[in-house]
Amino acid sequence: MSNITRLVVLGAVRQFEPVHGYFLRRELMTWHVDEWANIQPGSIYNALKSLKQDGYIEEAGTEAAGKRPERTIYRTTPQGVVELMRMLRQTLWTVETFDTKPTMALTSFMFLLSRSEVVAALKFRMTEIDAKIASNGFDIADVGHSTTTPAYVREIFELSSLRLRAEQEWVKGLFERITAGNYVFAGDPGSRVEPVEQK
Amino acid sequence: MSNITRLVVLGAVRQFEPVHGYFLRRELMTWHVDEWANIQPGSIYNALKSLKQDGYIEEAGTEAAGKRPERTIYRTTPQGVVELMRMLRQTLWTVETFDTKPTMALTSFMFLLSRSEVVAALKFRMTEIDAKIASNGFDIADVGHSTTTPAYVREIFELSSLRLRAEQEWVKGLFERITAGNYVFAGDPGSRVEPVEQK
DNA sequence: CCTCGAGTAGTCAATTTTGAATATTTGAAA
DNA sequence: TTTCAAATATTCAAAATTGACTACTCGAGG
Repeated sequence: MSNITRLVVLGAVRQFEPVHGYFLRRELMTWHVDEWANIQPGSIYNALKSLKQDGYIEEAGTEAAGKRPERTIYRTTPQGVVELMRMLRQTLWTVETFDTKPTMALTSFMFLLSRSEVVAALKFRMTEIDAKIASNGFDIADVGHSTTTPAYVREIFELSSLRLRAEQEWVKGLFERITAGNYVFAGDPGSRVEPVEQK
Repeated sequence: MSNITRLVVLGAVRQFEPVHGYFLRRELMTWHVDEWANIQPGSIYNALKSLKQDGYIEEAGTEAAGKRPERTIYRTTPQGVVELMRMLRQTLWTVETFDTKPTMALTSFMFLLSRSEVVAALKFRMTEIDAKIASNGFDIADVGHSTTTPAYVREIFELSSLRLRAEQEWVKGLFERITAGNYVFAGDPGSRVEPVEQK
């Protein structure tokens, strides 16, 4: 499955554990993951099966409320928590030009990391995005000079630039809000989440 | 397969026909469709098979240049052209908040439509995007007042707004360039493409 | 008290996607 | 001349996704 599906489902299990599939399904649907991450209900159950097979989550028995169908309860394993952090970091420290899913997933789960790491990564992202905007500018200039490249390719670069500028503005705003003390991160007083040690 | 894969492959067959799979593969890879549309080489061959099954494209024999492997040549059918125009219009007249693929595909194939239709649709898109930005603004205000919604959900709306603003700016620029006479559309003098009649 | 739509908690077959493998040929360098 | 990496043109098995389907139960309204 796509890494985003894994990340979102594993992150959601972590956030709500012990938790059953149908709860995740409803919760994630209220997050509109079908719109921003292209995750349909069926994919959630599949992700659970696959994460379990990989040993990142495990069954913690089943239960039945009243005479409802049985529900399988899942929780993360220690390896699952490590893997989640790895995926989260990998997303945090990578800037995608076209795909919006990683940034959305990041926003949903960044509080699982420490404030200082998120702040550091956002600084890094600002530099990265600047570089991509600059490289895009040269691409636009090149297309202007080229006699073979179809002219409308310029529009794709143009759109990319504007979109990157938007993300840049957003990262700056988020950076300011976070350094101003907004939101609760792992290890902050009041957080339900302990920061995961780095080796 | 995703509609975007179908749209891009059918559009590419239309643009280059008669054409073989490997040509499309190389051409589309130079368009970086793997990055902006998530289309890997394997998906192109699958799309060709499926489009053929649906009667939107047909085989026009095979050929072998030198002692190279045989290549299957494809071309669109009349139904294929109609279907392509339908998909293209549907994309042109729909604004997606999160998914960037449709707009990218649009940019690649909009010249298959007439200048007047594209201009009309871009006007429509500006209105639509304004509405989405406005609705987003109310969502942000709501999140601020809600006691149950996690605070960081605000960031997702914030990012959406900025991204929509970027797309708005791009649409405006494109609108101006097109009304100023840039680019060649179906039916324009110099176009290789006839406009498709509407019933 | 009966019915009927909505909710519950998934499963499953069909479709799509992925990415590695295949079996060649070509061209360039050593 | 041999050799070897890159290109050619696909195929295919494994994995992922989709969305329709199942087999219930619950609660509200008539």
